[in-house]
Amino acid sequence: MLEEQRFAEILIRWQQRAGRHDLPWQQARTPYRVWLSEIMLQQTQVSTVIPYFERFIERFPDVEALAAASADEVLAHWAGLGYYARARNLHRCAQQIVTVHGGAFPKTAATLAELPGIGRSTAAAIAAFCFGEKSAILDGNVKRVLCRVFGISGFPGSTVVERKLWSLAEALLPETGIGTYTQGLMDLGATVCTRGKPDCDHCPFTAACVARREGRQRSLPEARPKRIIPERRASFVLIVDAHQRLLLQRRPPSGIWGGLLVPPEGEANALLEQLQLRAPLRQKLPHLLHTFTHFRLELQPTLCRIDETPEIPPGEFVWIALEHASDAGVPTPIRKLIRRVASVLG
DNA sequence: TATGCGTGGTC
DNA sequence: TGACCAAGCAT
Repeated sequence: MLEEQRFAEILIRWQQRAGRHDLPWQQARTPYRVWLSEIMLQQTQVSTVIPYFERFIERFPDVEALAAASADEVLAHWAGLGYYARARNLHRCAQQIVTVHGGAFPKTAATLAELPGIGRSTAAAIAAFCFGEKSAILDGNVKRVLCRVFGISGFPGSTVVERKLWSLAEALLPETGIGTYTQGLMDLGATVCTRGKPDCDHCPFTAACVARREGRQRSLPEARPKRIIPERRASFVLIVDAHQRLLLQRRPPSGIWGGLLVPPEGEANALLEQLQLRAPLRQKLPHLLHTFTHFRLELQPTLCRIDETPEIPPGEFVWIALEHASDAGVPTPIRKLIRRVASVLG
């Protein structure tokens, strides 16, 4: 069994030699940049995050700018990244840091974890990178590395295994070099100890790794128990007026696509009646299938063209020029839908 | 404590 | 090509 202290020594040396040092958020390791990147990287891969991170920093260069922005604009810059509660919590967190903490991030993991959107692992990452605190992270990369190197069985998302992993992660922490160590854990998981084809020949733990020794790289960490994901259908009504404007509706703050703009959901007749609109030209568009983590959704779009330029009371509904609608903070499948409408209307 | 919450990549 | 999953958190 690999000694706990040796683990950190080996990892830190590897990180200095072979880790990543040129990611955008590594350039100036301010708490703001580290925090923003950590939130974006939750359940999201580096290559996806980079362009979003750059645009965010450009538009909201510091926590004050982010706190002062409207929720709409924050969501619009997030649209496409998914898990939109992260964006709402990000905004709330920025406001709390400005109003409660005077614009400076708290300096301990325990205090950071009290802020919205910052859980145990994210708090530890910020505290380690920015303030040198000896605190353990446990994300998907770390779980995979630990499960393999120490040969830990069971689904790592289960309560029992997760508790074991947290205590192991705590026990492995080094006395010095916590930032390099933490980045090393992430980098090893992301670049060497990958899910599909781990590059064991270039792994610093190749001699000590239990999974490697027993040929279990493919079966560790163990997969989530199978779940049947339900299918749902939803109708969306795409109403376009004489000025080529599309009607969008703000989703309620919680639930799927919370807070984002989406064409009204429901049956076309009922909606047109509710809005007191007449749509002589209607056209069912091809269905669009979208798979979420937890269900599959069949979107059934109906295009309704209206001649009037109606007065819709301001509030949850907005008219947006069709050509700009896909940039207005809409989720990805809706963006596809809007593109399709635009091409139908030529 | 188990479940809801997006999207894009990988095989 | 469908199944699975990636720098998790909130409730």
